[in-house]
Amino acid sequence: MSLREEILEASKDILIKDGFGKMSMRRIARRADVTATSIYLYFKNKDDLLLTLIQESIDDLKAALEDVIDPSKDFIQQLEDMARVYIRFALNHPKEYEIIYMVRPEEMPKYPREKFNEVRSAYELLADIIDRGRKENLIEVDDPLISAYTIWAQIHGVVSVIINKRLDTRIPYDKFIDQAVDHIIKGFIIHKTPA
Amino acid sequence: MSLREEILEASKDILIKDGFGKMSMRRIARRADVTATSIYLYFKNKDDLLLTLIQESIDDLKAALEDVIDPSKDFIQQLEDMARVYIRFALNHPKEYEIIYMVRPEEMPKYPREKFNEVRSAYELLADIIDRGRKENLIEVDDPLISAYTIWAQIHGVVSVIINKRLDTRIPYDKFIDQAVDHIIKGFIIHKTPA
DNA sequence: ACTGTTTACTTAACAGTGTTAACCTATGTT
DNA sequence: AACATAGGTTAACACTGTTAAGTAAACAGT
Repeated sequence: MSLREEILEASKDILIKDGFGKMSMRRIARRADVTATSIYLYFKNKDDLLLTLIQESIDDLKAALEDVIDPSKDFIQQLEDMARVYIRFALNHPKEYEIIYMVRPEEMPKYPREKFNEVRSAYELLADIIDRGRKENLIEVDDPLISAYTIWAQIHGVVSVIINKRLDTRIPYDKFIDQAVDHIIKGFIIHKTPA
Repeated sequence: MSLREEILEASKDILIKDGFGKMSMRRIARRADVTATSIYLYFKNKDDLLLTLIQESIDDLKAALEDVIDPSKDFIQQLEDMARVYIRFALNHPKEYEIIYMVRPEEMPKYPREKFNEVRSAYELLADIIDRGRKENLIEVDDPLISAYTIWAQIHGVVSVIINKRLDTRIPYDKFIDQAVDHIIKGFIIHKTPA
């Protein structure tokens, strides 16, 4: 394993085990058994390292979503599958998911917007499915991209509430998730009422 | 104005103008024209100061929501009003809104969970309205609290996507918001189909 | 075999961070 | 006059991200 990979490994390990706040260059270096300055040989700065980590997480999430795509399936079932895989990924890899949305673009002006736009490719998976539903005349939709973002925003909200532990402790996760997924999908397909 | 208030004022000013990352104790102190250590006379530590700031933002948000409550209004209209006021508050005070959800409970173990639970009182406003809809037999709902959280999570998702600049630049905010609010409310009331 | 260059890394340092202990000084109390 | 308290300060500790300069090994050319 190259040093670059070892640094990434160490960073991820610290992120998951010790949390974002403890993820300092020196601590990463210590775990990778080098000095902190060596990290700068492979990454421009901490933001760069972070962005690489983010990109890896995005790739993982995207792979999980691609895995669940099955054109033979019912359109609505397909939507629900994607929603549930997304939520499951986020809850199973909370730190990886968090890091994707933790870093704020305006606080990293050194980096090109394109990097962030790569996240978008994940939504395009969803937009494609929605477009399929439109072509099959199952739903009425203005713009599949807007719809994809709308759905995704809603799901992200559900996930983020759970991960950030903002949910009332009296509410069980699964019941909350079930109801949310149900609402999100119904709110979306209601636009085309069956004749 | 007491020094405590001046510190809070300076903190908020820095948060809004310079961003969260620049909000250091020494910078706050400089702006409030004292030394950094003086802050510790009024706040236990930085987290405590932050929590106070959060609480103030929550109070503002709650006040905005309470303002829009009008029992004489149509139930669905009432829901939509609340959603839109919530979104407008968040977009008009992005830094204040952000800070509410930025601080992670697990990273502030020094503080009692109760403090975070105070945020909940805002949802209870929503839960009350939902309960009203149930009593008037306009909707069918298992648990008003779960429903309140479900709706709120979805709205939070919409807001957070915009604030964190994660929305595709081709999508106009207002169109996105309109569609999202529409979906969220429809997905919620669909459970009770009119006879 | 002796140079020169590149690669991979380290040491030392700078300016900044949150936080604490110790100190000072003016005010009010007995 | 002696003491206590309130409201600050200075100095320091252990940390942070980051850079400039130095080092030591590997490689290339003559």
